[in-house]
Amino acid sequence: MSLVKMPMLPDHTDYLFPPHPALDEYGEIPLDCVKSSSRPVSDRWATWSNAPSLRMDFNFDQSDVKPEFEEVCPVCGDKVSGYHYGLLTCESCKGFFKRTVQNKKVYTCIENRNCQIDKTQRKRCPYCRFQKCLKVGMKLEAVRPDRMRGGRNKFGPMYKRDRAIKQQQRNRLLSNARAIVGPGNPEISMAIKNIHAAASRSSPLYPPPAVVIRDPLNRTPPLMNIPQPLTSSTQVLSSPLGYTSPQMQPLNYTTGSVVTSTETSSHHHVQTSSTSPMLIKSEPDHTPKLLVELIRSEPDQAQLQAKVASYVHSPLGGVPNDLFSMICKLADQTLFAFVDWARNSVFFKELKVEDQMKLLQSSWSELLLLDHLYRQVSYNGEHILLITGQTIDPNTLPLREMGDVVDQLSRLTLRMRELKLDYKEFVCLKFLILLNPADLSGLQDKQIIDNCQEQISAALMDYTLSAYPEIGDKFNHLVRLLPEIRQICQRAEEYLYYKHLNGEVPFNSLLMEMLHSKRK
DNA sequence: TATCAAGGCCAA
DNA sequence: TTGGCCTTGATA
Repeated sequence: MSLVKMPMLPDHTDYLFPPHPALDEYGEIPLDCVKSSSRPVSDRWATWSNAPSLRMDFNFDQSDVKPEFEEVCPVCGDKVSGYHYGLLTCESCKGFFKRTVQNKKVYTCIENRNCQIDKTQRKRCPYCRFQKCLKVGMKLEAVRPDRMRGGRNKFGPMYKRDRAIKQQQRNRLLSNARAIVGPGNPEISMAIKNIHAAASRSSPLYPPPAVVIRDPLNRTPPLMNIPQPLTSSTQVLSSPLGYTSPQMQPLNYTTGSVVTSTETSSHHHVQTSSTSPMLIKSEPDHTPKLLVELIRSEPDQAQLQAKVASYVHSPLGGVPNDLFSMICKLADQTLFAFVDWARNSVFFKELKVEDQMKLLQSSWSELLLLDHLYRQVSYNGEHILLITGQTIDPNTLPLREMGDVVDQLSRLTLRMRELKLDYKEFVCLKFLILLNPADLSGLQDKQIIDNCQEQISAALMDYTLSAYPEIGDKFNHLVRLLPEIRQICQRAEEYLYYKHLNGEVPFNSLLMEMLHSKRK
């Protein structure tokens, strides 16, 4: 929120509106500035946004290539109406910017000058809105001092170049996408199938898994030999444990409770005690059959770890130039694995493809976060354990820019530990997040999904009551974690989107597709 | 002459 | 004050 003052200002407003430094000697914006300041959204998203109900239908018919006006305003996310004051913005932000500059308005933020600006909240803090206008690259010089109407200004050539750049990017992404999934297939399921096919062919999306070597002590899960320690130009990751391969620790998706299986499937890892060798026990009586089914759908954590780690380390994964980029890459690869998991999961695989996509688009970030949190619960160390098995110092996380999110995450992890969240409960929560029809309109199998939710909730309740009678009302405590996870994810997505608008997020990723799919 | 990015207008 | 729609006029 902000207070708005409108004092009469002297005409030397440079301290308020400093000249924009981006103009070159020809009065145009150099290409590199165009790239950094006026690239509002992924062109691939613009390409796919024409899909009737799905954002990821992988239908790359050339007719789907939409003009850049399908993009969203980099200030507030509203629909773009054209180039205004240097870049594509919505009509509302255009008017706001014009009024602010023309009338030399001075705003004050009564918060911390970091108010969130989106379509619904853009009116709340004009100070932060104007700052964001400047930050994304709106040009003060494009507001005419003489208020002359009509005509073109000196930015005309810049707009033209920007259009050309966007068209180039669109064409390149189009051909990349075609290379991945093939042309003209409108079915999501086919697209995902193709992704798996690409994976099995060791495509860049899914490189060959890392070499797996057995632990001589026969511990489980297997240790993985990763070619390079996971580092970035700014961060070096460390392992807190004294294994022979300090960069990689086996993921241990369990807490103290026993996770069991009735079969020797590799679908999940088996945890017995901290020292015992792999041991498969029969199902204890208090595990509902439904829960056993859910656990059967779980991915093999060792393979998942190997896939993600090997991609990040492989040349195909590129060299992340900072910790943030690396985390994005990890999230991106984990997302691929989650799509794989979901498609083969009980309940979910029976749903219509359109519903599957809606559910995944709605839940992807919460699934990532729950996975992350449970890893921290299991790890129980001072550092943060990544999916690759490596650890990082939480103080080095770029999330610090998101205010108290790190604290929120720590508190949530602590609560989960106090609640003794175990593997089975974690799996239930994953399904409750995935099969959550809340806020989703147009689901074809909503009744089925509702029913799944009820069944899973009932199974979780049964399990917590019988396995943890000493923890009163554990079920409700666990379910109450979900809105908190969702709230953190909303903030994280906003932050990611902001970074994306600044060109700091790797382009052309599933992560970005998921992010964009939620914003319309 | 069509385009489109400026400024203007005005109901909410 | 906002934001959608209208008018203007230089440029391609």
